[in-house]
Amino acid sequence: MNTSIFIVDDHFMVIEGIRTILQDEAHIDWLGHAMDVASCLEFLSRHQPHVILMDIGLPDGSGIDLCKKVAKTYPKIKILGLSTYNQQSIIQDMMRSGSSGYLLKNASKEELLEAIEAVMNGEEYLCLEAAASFYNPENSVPVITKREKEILGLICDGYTNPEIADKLFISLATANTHRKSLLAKFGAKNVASLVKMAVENKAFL
Amino acid sequence: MNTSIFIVDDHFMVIEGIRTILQDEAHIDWLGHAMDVASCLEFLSRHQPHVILMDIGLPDGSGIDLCKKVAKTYPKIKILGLSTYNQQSIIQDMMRSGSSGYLLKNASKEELLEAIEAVMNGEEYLCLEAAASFYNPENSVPVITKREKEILGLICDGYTNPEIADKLFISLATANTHRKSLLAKFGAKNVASLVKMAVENKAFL
DNA sequence: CCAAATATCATCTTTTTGGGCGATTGATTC
DNA sequence: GAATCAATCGCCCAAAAAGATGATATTTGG
Repeated sequence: MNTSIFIVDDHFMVIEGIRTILQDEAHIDWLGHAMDVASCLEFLSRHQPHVILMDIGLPDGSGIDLCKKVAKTYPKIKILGLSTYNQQSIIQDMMRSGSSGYLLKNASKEELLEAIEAVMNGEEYLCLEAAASFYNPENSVPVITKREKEILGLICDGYTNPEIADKLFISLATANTHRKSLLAKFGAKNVASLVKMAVENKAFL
Repeated sequence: MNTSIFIVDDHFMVIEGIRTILQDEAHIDWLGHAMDVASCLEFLSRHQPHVILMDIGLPDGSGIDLCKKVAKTYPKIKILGLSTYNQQSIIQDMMRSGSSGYLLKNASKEELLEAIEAVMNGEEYLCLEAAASFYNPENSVPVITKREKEILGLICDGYTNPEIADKLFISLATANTHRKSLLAKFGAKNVASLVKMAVENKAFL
């Protein structure tokens, strides 16, 4: 049986590229594309492809959320994350949100076809580079609690301890404790390096 | 006369996409592609296209440097920056480094053709979104001096004032002055927000 | 050449951070 | 029911950052 494919990506050039790559493949049917979350969901209400190639950064929402929604509503559809970002935290989020694989946009034709085949067989697939970065402790993001994530966001936005305490109705000591455990978990010596790591890994979203 | 095009981009899918888009155009000759700085320069030593579509993030160096080099060695070649990043500072750097235009990867076919035509006519071209972000004060990055850029990099890496003073053989007072003018120029109230802005805009590269 | 910008240094005060250490409560998990 | 973890609060203290102000070389651009 043929595999039907749908793609959600706001980059016209990438859509054209993938279409060109896939049109030579006899066993793959190209169902079309969407360039935002809304039209993707609209399409899915009418047709269900076997596989969706899904970009992370869409204009009207994140691919992570779309991924969750699709995985819940159409559990049979296999989702392949697609992004230029080779960041452990994002890959992790995608895989946890129900995607079955992750491809970088510099993936080769072989990787693309391999990924599609893998997820159709019920396997998980990470492209080479993503897998490498995934297991590279360099890119690893520590596990932080919900509260810590919240406070990390405030720190990144320039809030000081007293301001955080005020905003969250907690004592200065507590705000400080959270800040300290963030520093410890990230292995950062001060807020500067903490914020850099957080922003680079989008750890506070 | 036909316009010859060469593309430098490490994303296979984007190359395929652009090739597909351009192959219908009778007045455009596709000369080929390179996926890194080295093979781009190697190609240029043999053939000179009219226009180069140039990605910013290459595996073996930045598009900014490549742009400078090409603009200097082959001043006749028109360069069109090409990136997913819609960041004022990057666009600025590219334009200053000798590129004649800037396109985002979600540009439409029309924008791509328009851009090529524009630079061939000796005009400059910014795609809609890039132009919008360019004139949006939200994304504006202050002008900082070379020394300040250097110190900003150190701050982002977690260096404290005493450490910076030590490393750069300047007094603590001077390091502090630079830090303060960075805070002032960025309109940041503390290092946390400064680092966030700097990292998001890659202002210290 | 001269003015402006840059880079340098200084002193002073208050606020914030960061390191160390301990402790209670409530929820979850085993 | 014990153990673990999350979230909360406390104190001490030294280091660093941030705010204010002023000053002097050196470089750069018009």
